[in-house]
Amino acid sequence: MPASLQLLSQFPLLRPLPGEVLESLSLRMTLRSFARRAMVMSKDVPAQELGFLVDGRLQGVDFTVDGRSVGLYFVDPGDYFGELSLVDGKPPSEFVVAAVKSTVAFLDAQLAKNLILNNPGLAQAVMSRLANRVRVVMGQRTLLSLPNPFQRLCVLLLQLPQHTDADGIGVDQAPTHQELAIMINASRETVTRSFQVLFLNKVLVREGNALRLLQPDVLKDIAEGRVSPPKA
Amino acid sequence: MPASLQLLSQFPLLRPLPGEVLESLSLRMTLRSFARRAMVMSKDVPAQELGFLVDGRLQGVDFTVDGRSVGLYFVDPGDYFGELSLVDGKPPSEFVVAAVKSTVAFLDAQLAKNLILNNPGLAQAVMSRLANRVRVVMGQRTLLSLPNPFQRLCVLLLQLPQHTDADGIGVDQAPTHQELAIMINASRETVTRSFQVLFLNKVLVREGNALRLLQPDVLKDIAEGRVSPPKA
DNA sequence: CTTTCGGTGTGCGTCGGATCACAAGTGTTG
DNA sequence: CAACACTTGTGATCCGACGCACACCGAAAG
Repeated sequence: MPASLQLLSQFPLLRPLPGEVLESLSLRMTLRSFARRAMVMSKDVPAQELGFLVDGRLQGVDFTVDGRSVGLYFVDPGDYFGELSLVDGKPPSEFVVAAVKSTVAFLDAQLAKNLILNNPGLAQAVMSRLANRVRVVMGQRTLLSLPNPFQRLCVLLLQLPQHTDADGIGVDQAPTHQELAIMINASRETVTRSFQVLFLNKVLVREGNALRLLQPDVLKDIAEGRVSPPKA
Repeated sequence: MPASLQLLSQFPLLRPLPGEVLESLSLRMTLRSFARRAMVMSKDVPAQELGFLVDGRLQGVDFTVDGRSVGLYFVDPGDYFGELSLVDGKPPSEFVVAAVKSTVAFLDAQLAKNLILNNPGLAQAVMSRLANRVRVVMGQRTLLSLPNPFQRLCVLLLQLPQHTDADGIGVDQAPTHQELAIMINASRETVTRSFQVLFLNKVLVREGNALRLLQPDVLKDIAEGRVSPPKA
């Protein structure tokens, strides 16, 4: 089914486009719904479409050799995904699954490609997006090449999405210890024990499902190797 | 000093451009020479230029917290570098140093950006380059999240630049054990010992400065966790 | 309310890899 | 050639992270 015109106008990427172009686009796009946990885009299938998330939440994930999943990034409404394959024609570098029930508008890759390449504004936006992904992944790479699990955890804590407010820095929707463990290439227990040390030193506190960084500077010091991880 | 016209035509990226554009470009570009080990582009300085390597060899490097350098990629003549900063305006994500005495032609970032965005052909090329970098770094990230040093080494060996010929696959200019160790987040000795095991099992052999993969399949099996690393 | 289940906290034994120390190549450079 | 720096190979030691076991807690489900 084609997507409505006003649906498209909610996507920042497409907004700079003139009305008539949007209209022709809306006719060529297809809406599809996905149940929670459903696979939206597979690493194996060279699904050649650019996806726009209308509603819900998606997550880019990959799997380790032993089958555990690694969360890479989230896609929220108004955002798009599948640029990598769009650009180089190769299969996606990761899976995209629906974190909750979601609606996605798909646009044929060839069409999207022409559209982007012939609009400097769009090209700029997509290139920025790609550049940003390089930087994020580089950050993860650097993180993983640190020798000390404790240090890796501190770096990870600093690069999780934060929001600064009244007293300190908060991290909402903190991942579970298990998830953090996978991201920093350590065991779940090591993460738990590292957290204990950080709690003990009043570097951070738990607030239910969220975290509050009381002394972000200490975290930075450990992250950048200026001070060695406290023993207890 | 401005770069000559015929100099520019040796760059695949610029070749699709019409003659008169090339000509105007050549007037705006500046040539600079760098001695071996010299810093061509710093992570700290937001040097806003796109670089084209005319002659020599450059290397993208980063440094760990304890000061050791990590080789990321090479730039060979005809290639360009600095696209990341060009696209998003942020400082480079790594250092670029001259591996040997080199000559580089620089083009002002703003100029380059306009040029690229208004030429679908160029935009496509740059986007492909960015996409490729995402994939390469993702590969390194996956590699580093493997639990076993031996396994990481096998994966790394497989993703080093190879050339297939008569009997098997060869890896020229193999990095030193120390360099490999940094790339897989292990100690130099561990790399040496892992190599011993691989030699013993006739999986690969040394040929001076190069390596020959005798049983790439075994390497793949270990890399993908199908078989556990041989003990001795 | 009880049960179930996913997440967390903690002790403990084990082993793998870091680290140190040193010997033996392999080139480079004067 | 000798002197030097760099790379590779190997043994010995030690510590830290993994893995297992189990207790605890809170939320969701029955």
